[in-house]
Amino acid sequence: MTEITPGFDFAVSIDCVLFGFDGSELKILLIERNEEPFKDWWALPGNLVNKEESVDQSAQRILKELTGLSDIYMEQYYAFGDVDRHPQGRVISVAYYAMLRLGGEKPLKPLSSYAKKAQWINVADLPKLAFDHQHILNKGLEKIKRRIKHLPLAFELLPEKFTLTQVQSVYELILGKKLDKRNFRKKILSFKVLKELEEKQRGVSFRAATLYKFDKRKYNKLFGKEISF
Amino acid sequence: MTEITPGFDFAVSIDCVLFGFDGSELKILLIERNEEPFKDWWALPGNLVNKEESVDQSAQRILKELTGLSDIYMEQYYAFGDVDRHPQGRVISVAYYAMLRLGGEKPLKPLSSYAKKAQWINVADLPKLAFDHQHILNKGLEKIKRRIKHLPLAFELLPEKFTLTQVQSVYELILGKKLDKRNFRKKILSFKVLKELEEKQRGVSFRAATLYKFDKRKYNKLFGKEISF
DNA sequence: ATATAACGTGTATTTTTTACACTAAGTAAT
DNA sequence: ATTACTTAGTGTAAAAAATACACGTTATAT
Repeated sequence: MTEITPGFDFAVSIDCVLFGFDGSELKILLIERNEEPFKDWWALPGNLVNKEESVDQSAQRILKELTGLSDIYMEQYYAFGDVDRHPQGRVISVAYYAMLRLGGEKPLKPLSSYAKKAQWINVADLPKLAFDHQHILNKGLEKIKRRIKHLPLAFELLPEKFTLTQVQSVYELILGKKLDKRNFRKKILSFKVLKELEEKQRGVSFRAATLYKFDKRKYNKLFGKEISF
Repeated sequence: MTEITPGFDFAVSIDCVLFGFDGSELKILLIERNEEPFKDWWALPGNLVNKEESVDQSAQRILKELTGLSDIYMEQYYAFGDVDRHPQGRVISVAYYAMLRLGGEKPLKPLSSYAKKAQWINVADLPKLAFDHQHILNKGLEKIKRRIKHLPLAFELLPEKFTLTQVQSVYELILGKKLDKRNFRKKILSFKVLKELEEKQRGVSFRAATLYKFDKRKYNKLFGKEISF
């Protein structure tokens, strides 16, 4: 039993894994680093926690500084703490994820010089990532796979008004497999958290699909949907 | 946007939430602290991570030092990082949980003077805990509730040979509700991870129940059992 | 007008979940 | 040995959920 007295000599960082869906592709938000180590590499948006903020607050601040995004609800999912995960010292990283709808609206503008730019990158076509970020991302993907099987949570990824086919696409992309259209619709509608709108899709070639909205009130009443005993 | 450059001035700690089942009660492993702050209080086994060990390794070491237990597989479940959670500085705590069978065999002997003693305490009868340990524990309980609904994992809590009634007790204690005996048995046996033994219970008043064993091979083939689409 | 491509729908079968109550077997006391 | 006691162990029917599967409809583009 080694008896080294440990001190206050760690750093704690946040890494954010943001999944985005643009209507057809599943993407991840990455930044291009502007600082050593791993200058010019792609990385998850992340930085060190300050002393006077909680890790939750820190996650919000860091995401904003590096990407310009604010008020994104992120959920913590794991702390990465291998000894050599950071080349410049002992840094424990707490990882958060969120799922987002993507539209033209949101400009990605790093407010800090720490990132050269922020960009949504197709999950199917990722570059090599800095640090252990590929590992962090993989664990995040596992997390959301499990998550969308529990509660129909992929709505966070969808635009305000969406078609059932889009919902199915999101599920298929995350789960990595094809689903049966009729059964999928039956199931999704059975949760009773979708409101069918009068409106139809616009600006598409071929037949336009009915649009739906997500009913938050009813949604919040759901919870659990777990194995029964 | 405050621009304070953060340094390596955090500490990282581990807290272990060990659930134990002694055949009839659900218990938690606590220590009585021998150091300030919270000297003489009950607390979860926990301490600071050393610089030359990973957080996973640290969890193993700390558990051993404070309770004498080793080679317990623990799973990380959350990092607690509020600013004021530790009165003596900025300490982020990474929490781990495990589920254990309890028998006379294991002596609880703190190897470090940090703990006066370690003791299994009934979950239904907990003392006030140091720091934010009640909160950490609550979150751990939620975790294992979800967990045993997914995979029949409560076997970690049971002795090598056990009766179906014992399995049901564990589930009832963790879930906090009564279950139907026939349906419970049907379900548990349907997982096909139990081997019925020739042997019967011994040393009980009244009719002895058949003993079962957990079949690890078959168990490892299970995984997921999630909502289907 | 026609071709195109995605939309939208129903049923039968199987599997899973739920609700529900009595007999069997072993122990302890008399 | 009889009896009283306590826990073990078992089945079925009804309801709900999951699965497998194919074609007519409709808006758009040419």
